[in-house]
Amino acid sequence: MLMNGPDKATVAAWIALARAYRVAMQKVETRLKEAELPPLAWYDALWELEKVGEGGLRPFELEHALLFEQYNLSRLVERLVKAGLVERRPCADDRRGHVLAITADGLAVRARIWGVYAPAIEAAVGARLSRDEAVSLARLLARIADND
Amino acid sequence: MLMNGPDKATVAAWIALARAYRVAMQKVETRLKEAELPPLAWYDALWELEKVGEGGLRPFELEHALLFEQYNLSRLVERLVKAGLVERRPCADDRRGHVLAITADGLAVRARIWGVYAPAIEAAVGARLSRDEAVSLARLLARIADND
DNA sequence: TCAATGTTCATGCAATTGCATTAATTCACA
DNA sequence: TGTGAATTAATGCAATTGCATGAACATTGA
Repeated sequence: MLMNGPDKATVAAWIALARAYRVAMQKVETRLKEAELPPLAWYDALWELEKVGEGGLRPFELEHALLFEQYNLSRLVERLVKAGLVERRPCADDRRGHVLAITADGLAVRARIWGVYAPAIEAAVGARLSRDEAVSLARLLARIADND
Repeated sequence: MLMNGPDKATVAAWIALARAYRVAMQKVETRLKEAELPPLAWYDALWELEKVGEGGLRPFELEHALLFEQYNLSRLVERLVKAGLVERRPCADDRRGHVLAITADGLAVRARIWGVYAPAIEAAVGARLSRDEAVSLARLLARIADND
């Protein structure tokens, strides 16, 4: 099967994607570190669990939501549980797994992180694009992230 | 100093950026691994050195070009040198540092990686966007990566 | 000149990630 | 039903990354 190479615009978009991600992510992570807050992965997991509420999520559901490798998710959860931000409940339907739910401490930490995260996003992205541009960027990026 | 939070479009763009990066990067890295090729960072370093030619680059220049942390670059170079893809030359002007140059083996490996990398970029990005969309995406992303 | 400061690069150690494998179930279906 | 395949989650070990620091040299300016 013959694979054609990408044209210049495609390569430029690829490179720009990698650079923009690194630059923006680094700015945001730096701010979190300055505030002595946990890394973004913690936020993402806590937020997913907060959104889903009392019912909680199975580890594999969180894994898919966050696009994490299985072993990374397993260890992230381990840390969150040890920190008291997430609790593991036995799972009635499937005794292999468990259900993860955010704790009161987890809710508090999630909110505290957002206090730093939100202005960091505004500085890294919001301040650089008009509202229409942000919408348009999100739409184009979604095409790349969509599974066909 | 009061920091206003981002609007919905900005947050959506931020989330889309992270997801698109992960999805696309994971596809590409997976292809490289399947072909038993080194990780992308090796390619990036080799390509920078190939572009600059015989003159080579100082480690700190490569660091800035690749947006790498200093210690990560130091260790990447260590691996590339050990693999015989890059050579360290003493630096006349500044005896603290050295000059890095790509070797013949390095050129060959860079080209071999491109053989897999190029179609992977096409699949992850090119096939999902029109030419105009790719141009437009690159332009928007550049605004995020620009240092002001 | 030479002391203080800055730059360039490496490295020890801890934390995280990647890879391969394992254990414990559940599921599909002969 | 019972057996082989698939799913869910954890973990040992190696590789990589992050952080703090150090060593070597360069630069500045009194």
